[in-house]
Amino acid sequence: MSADSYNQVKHLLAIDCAIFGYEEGEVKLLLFQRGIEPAKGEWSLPGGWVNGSESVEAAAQRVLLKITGLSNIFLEQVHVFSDPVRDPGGRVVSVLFYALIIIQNHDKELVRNHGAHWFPIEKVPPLIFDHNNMVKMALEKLRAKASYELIGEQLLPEEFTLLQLRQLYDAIFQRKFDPANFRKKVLSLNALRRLKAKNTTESKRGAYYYKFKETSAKPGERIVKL
Amino acid sequence: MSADSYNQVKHLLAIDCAIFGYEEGEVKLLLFQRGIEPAKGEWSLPGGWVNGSESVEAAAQRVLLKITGLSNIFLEQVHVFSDPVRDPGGRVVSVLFYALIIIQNHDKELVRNHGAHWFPIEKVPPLIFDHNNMVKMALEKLRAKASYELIGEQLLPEEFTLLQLRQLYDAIFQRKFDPANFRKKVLSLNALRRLKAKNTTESKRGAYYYKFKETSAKPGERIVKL
DNA sequence: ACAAAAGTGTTTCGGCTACACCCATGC
DNA sequence: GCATGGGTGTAGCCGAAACACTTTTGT
Repeated sequence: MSADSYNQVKHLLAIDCAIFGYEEGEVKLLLFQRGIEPAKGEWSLPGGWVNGSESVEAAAQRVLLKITGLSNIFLEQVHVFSDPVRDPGGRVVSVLFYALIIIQNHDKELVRNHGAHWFPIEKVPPLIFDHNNMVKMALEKLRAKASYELIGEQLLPEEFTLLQLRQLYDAIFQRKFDPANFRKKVLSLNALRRLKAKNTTESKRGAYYYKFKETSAKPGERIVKL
Repeated sequence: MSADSYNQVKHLLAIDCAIFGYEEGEVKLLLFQRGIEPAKGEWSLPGGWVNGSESVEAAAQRVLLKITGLSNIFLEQVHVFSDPVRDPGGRVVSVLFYALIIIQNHDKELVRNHGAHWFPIEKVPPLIFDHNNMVKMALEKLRAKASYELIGEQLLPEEFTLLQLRQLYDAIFQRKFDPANFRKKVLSLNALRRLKAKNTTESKRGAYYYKFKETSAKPGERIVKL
């Protein structure tokens, strides 16, 4: 920052959220039917304006709470979109976030009332403006994160089996991981605690439940080569 | 984006640039003495306001041109800083970029006239506001990039020896790379073209000059484990 | 009995690391 | 002749990948 003064052109500032959830073996994205002109009624990422006295992160959390009923959601910045003509309705600079939610925990009623819908990431419809590009970048970011550290704490129920975790990774990367190798790799990270209980609904023999250790800080640990 | 209309609170929007150069075996950062209140005269990252009809990237390029005399500089977004009280002078949202320049090419006179100075990255002084944190994040981004692909095209002279490239990496990661292994790894990437000419100023025997191939698109190729 | 997932073990392969070693040349 | 960087070769280690194999239990 450096200029003559603080008396400068001001900008409309928005945030958009790529909200990912995991359900039925698929990574899903929450999309909205846009409520305002232009492009009213078309599919878009949920978003909102940034208020005068909140950070972009706070704005994103506010929007997330309004839509999903959940607070304290995991989110990370992805990119700023600022092409002067990206929005036909006017000059709007938008900060894109991706968010991870445990789909089972969210308020489905609320989502429905907002006219929103969960789409599997392989079946994202055409979106307004540059939102398809946003989804692409958000997915890349998600994959990059998942390849550097074990994710799932923000996507799976608190207790889960290694099968479920592996299928999550299968869904994120759209490939099949070797069950034996995935197990060994994941356990070697020492990030999970095995529970006493077993899940017998998904296999005859039964698989132990695991949960994430309440980990203060784990170093970057590579899971997958991209 | 979704709300009642486009009649919303507007924001001061700025960009800040962490400009990296490489000289005398050191990665250096270009810092400014801030020209406006508050904190006038203190060290800061160069930056500027975003105009009404330009993208944040265009604003960054404009600032870079003004300061270094160079256009078409390599830059990438790092992060958005939007804490409402990050700038005591008012509510300013800032998009941080890092930029790489070939320090030998830039207009030293211009830099001097702006009261700017190159600091080795290990000797960055206390900066205004959240700028020290910005430098930290920009450096992390630079290292992440350098570990995924071979950089140097934007930091070294057009023709360079493998010694110079290795010393650049030494400087970026603040460690010593094994000369033999570095050479083999770099050459295996197939991104450099060996020239006829040799450099005999830095070694007795003389080392071949290399230059980057005019590569359309190289896939992400890991150089260094972080 | 068989299918299907759980869980363990083994072999192979490739890349990274750490060196040893020769080359060329200015001092 | 010796120090310095240039450049090549190689042995060892480690992790990823591929896959064989045993266990358990519902059907």
